[in-house]
Amino acid sequence: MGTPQLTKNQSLVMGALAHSDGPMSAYTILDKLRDHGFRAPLQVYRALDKLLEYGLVHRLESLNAFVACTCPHEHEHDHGVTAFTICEGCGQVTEFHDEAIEERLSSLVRTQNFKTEKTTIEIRGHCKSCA
Amino acid sequence: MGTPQLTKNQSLVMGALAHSDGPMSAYTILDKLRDHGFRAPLQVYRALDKLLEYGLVHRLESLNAFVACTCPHEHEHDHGVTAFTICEGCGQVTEFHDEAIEERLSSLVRTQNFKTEKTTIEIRGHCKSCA
DNA sequence: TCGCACACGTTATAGCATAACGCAATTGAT
DNA sequence: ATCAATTGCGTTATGCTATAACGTGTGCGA
Repeated sequence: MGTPQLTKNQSLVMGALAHSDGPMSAYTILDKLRDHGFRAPLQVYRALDKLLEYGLVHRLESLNAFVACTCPHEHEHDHGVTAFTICEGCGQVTEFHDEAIEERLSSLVRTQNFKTEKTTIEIRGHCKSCA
Repeated sequence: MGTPQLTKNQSLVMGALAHSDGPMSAYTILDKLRDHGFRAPLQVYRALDKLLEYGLVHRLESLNAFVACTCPHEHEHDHGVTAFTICEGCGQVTEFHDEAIEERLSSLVRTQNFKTEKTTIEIRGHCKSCA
């Protein structure tokens, strides 16, 4: 259940995200990859779906955009919750993980008898430089 | 700095959300309000902007949808972080607040010298009945 | 070699959100 | 009272985000 070999399209999308400074929308990725033969949104979305499934990419719900995962070693075992700070000034996104939050959330949710499938934590604000 | 009197459009949108079982998209709200004279998305979005500002409504980023706030007394003093469980089965959304998470997040973010403006916590999964 | 799973390509369409214009009503300072 | 600023409103048009539905090709195990 490791990460399979990426297809050509998946590699291209992954590369675009990995070399980007910040998050990119699917359509921005599409534009970057037109020279490589991309012509339609679905080519991007299909690749993104797989990359998300493999844990190589995260979706930022509050931006409708995508970032490469910055925790390259964790792709094997699906680890817990991923959280992000997102700077409204420079667009910088920082990924972080915290066991305490994870446990607290899991405990709160358990009291509802709720079964978690995916947790989104996104903090919008301004980074040190943009304050 | 309390909540001002709502305008007609704001009241209509608020009413639609308050009487709804679950979250609604802006376009769904629009359809519900056509009989009351609504004709264009902007009428809904403008009302929603104000309702969000007043804290009467929350936006669910992972659904592109909106819900009425279920903590009617807290609208005065802008309180901390709001979190949601969202059932993929029945669509039920439950709002909750937790100081521990709030403090933990605030502490983590402080180590980045990041200034928080808005925090999104959304937990997708299945509720007790839909498990 | 048949059937299945999967990636791919294309066209069309659906769903979410805002830009830009102008008008009307309200408020508040001069 | 009047002018300016603000706010809400309505309309048209447009842009951004995401998926449906169709067909093609390829690899691989039964």
